[in-house]
Amino acid sequence: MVLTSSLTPTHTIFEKDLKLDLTLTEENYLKSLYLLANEKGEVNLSELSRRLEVSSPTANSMIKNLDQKKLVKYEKYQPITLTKKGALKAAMIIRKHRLTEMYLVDKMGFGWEEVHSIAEQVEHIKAPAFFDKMDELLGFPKVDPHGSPIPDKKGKVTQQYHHPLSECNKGDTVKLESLQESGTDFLNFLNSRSIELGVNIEIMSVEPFDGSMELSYGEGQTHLFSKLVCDRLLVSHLK
Amino acid sequence: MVLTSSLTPTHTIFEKDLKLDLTLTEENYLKSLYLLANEKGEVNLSELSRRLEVSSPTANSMIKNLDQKKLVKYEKYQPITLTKKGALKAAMIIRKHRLTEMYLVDKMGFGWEEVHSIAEQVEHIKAPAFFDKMDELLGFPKVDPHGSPIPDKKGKVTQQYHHPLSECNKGDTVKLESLQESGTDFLNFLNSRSIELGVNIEIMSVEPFDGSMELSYGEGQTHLFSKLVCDRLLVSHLK
DNA sequence: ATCATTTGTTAGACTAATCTAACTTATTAT
DNA sequence: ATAATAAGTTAGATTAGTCTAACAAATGAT
Repeated sequence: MVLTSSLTPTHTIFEKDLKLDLTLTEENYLKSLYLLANEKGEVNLSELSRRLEVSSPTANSMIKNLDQKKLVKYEKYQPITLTKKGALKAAMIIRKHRLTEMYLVDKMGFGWEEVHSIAEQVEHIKAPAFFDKMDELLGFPKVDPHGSPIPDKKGKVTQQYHHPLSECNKGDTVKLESLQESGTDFLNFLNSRSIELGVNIEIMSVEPFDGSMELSYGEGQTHLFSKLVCDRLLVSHLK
Repeated sequence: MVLTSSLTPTHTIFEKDLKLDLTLTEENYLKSLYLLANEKGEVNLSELSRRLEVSSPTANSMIKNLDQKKLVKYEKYQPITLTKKGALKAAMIIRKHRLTEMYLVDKMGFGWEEVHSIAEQVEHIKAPAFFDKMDELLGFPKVDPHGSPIPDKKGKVTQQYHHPLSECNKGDTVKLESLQESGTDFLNFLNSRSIELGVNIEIMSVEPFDGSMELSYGEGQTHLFSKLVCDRLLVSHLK
């Protein structure tokens, strides 16, 4: 299933909104707000301050600042929401992050577990031509090395709604499309089991007690995976 | 003529010196100090503050800070000098800058006039593996796209002492090795005349009045170049 | 319904990097 | 030698981003 979402379906994107230069810190707040909103729906201050590892007064004052700049909407004790302008800014940062990850893996030979911290820095570079060139050299990819969607230049995201492997049944054959999480430990775990995006997986059995699954993929051996792992593997069904 | 210079001919490089994290601003001060010292020998406060486009009190207080951190040596009213530790830090930043420029030109297809401002941002990224990978993919280049030397991982620079074209004589045939200056305007000027590094140039005549030169290169046409331009073209002699 | 916990706010302080204004020291030119 | 100019310093203010301490509001559990 493929749905398409746009940040500004009926609104014009103004040049100035794209050019407005933000500080590194402001950019990081917008990015976290965007990602948290996608993960959890509503975003409150403590969630944000926890994510960014700053105190709540710090987050509070930054949110007031972003509200003034019309990048977020905030009223005391209410959830924080990005404005269209703020969401666009955030999408562009995430675009740069994910393009960079894809470039590092595809063109420079890095492993998918190595690229996050580099992209975290590269995403703040102000040089549209640099990222446009990556995009072009990569052939305009739609997803990053972890299967997360890359927003286009207008902030539009083509979202793939994939299921967690843990929701599938015995006998199903599925294809690994994306990861719910991309922490280094998880990626190293997947590396150690030779699991990569695109691999076909057959569910040999499901343990009713703890939800762990016996999976067959690649060179035919079967391996047991915990529910915690299967929750984080997003797959499409092969009919 | 090829000379080799080392920052630490008889001293050990300590791990901690390389790891010590500096702010973006501190890095920019060290870089400017390194480059100014190479251009002019002694560096004083006003030169530094002019280069960095900050007021002299600002530069003064930052120099005191860097002195405390043992990255520069400074005493009131005296010229500023980098310590070994400071010079090493600076060399690593310049290494990252020049590797990035080379990568952008050789691997991504940018023109030599486009890469400075991107590299200016990328040089501050903290990810040794990223730059080591560029270095490897480029085949360990010794110079950047403007002919400036790339310091190695120990801060060592292989310097090529080339002559300004303006010091050559009628009848000489020389090879363009490097540029004395890499401003966008100058690079665009060279582009418009199809001059690139490595081109062979024959000096057809020298105008004694203003030092301008008639040069033949490439597809055989001759062009007149001002002394100002010839001062900035660094060449080696083809005997 | 009230008490405990979580969440959010205000006030006030600190650091890094910057500035201007006012002054001092050093250099240069006659 | 001294006056003019350039270079450098000190003092004090400002801004962005952070903190802690203390308090207030909202939420949740019995």
